[in-house]
Amino acid sequence: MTPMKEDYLKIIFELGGVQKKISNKQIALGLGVAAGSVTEMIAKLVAEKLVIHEPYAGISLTKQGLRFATQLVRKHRLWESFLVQKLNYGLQDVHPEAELLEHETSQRLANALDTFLEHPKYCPHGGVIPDSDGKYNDISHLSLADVKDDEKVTVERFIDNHELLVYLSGTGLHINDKIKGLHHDPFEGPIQVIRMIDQAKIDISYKAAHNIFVHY
Amino acid sequence: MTPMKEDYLKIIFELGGVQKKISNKQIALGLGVAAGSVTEMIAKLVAEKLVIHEPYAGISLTKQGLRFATQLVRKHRLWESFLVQKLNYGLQDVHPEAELLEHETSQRLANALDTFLEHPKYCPHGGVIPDSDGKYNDISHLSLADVKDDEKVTVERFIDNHELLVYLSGTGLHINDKIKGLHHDPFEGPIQVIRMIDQAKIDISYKAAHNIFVHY
DNA sequence: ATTAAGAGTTCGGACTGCCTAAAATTTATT
DNA sequence: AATAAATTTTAGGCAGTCCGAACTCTTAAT
Repeated sequence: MTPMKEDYLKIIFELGGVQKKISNKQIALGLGVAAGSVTEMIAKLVAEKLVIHEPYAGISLTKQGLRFATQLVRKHRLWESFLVQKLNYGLQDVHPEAELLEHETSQRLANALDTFLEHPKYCPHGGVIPDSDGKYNDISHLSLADVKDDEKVTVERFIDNHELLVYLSGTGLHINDKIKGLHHDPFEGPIQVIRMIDQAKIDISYKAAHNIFVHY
Repeated sequence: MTPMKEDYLKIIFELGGVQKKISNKQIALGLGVAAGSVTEMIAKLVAEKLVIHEPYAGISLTKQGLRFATQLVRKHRLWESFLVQKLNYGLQDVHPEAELLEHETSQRLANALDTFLEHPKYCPHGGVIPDSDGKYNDISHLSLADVKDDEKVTVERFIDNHELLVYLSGTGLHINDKIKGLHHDPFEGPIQVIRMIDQAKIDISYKAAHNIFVHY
């Protein structure tokens, strides 16, 4: 296993490669490599029985590939939790560090970190941390953009994207805030919400709202 | 900079490449690579002005190469400290984990870790942790093997070697123990010492004694 | 001083993972 | 259904780092 192979498995997982077949292009875009490189690497992962590849149709994870991928997600999110909780990193700064550390993290280290952090369930931007067996409860996929006016919801998760997190740290919206939809501006304009606890009105851009997940 | 280049710089440093010229063979042995690979990599490091190479004579670090090397040692030892202090690793288990993590550790992360650990001066086996400017006070090179009978010394540092540390954890000898030399068996036999605090008699093998450093 | 051993260097070859360009296949449009 | 567009695969190359073998240089021993 190499860091790049791990990255391929992880992105296939993140693109939904557990059920769906993922396209070559999605992977190439996600990793920033050429399409030819993807085909080549996928062939290696097929040989290791980590993915299934139907030429021209798509790629998906085997059970074994899924195991690797969830462990990687676990390591990534444990490191993010560590960086925020213990080293006082800002939400928006943890991703690149975790991206590197996850590849050099043994099972033992992951478990020790998990214990040290007292078995966190969620990473700092709300993603579920799989347990050491790779189990995890999937989460809502209700985006803030789909919340109707006057509905009350709780902020659950942000997509782990630097620009988004920087933007959100400006708005003051946080994970676990209870909010109420107030108003959708037309033409992909901002969405206004009100935070229940302090009645603060917060504007969220249309695009950001699609990357914020909530639950009732 | 790649992990392997970093490993080359670090081992040159550890073999004493700040003053002395280090031989190709020492590096090859230390890293477990072929002699030819060393010559080749050294040529690259020369091109980057990180080492000086006099063909057939030896290799030493430039000022720049030394900076890289000390930062690497700093990261390595900070991780070792973290693993022992926070994650309850045993002394003998930290080296391989730190070996991997050090290469994926940004300056910022090293500093955050240093703060979190409250600026430790020494790593778990007694090595000095260089500060963020790469400064560090060099340590004694008086090995336990050279201590005369009846001299009282303090255990300062163990060489960071798995087998040695496993062996030592069996003997019960620890960093900062104050001990007195008792008896040198002839023919490279064990060295007996007595721990002042509890008068425990401890036998240390001849070879191990050469890898334990003490000060008065 | 010569020679043999040891150490260092050079060279050709391998492997990984990337790229670009060309060819093949699928999908979409007319 | 035919063609155009998009996607995927194939093929040939490049860079990094490794190896082993052959050659060169230094050192130690005769």
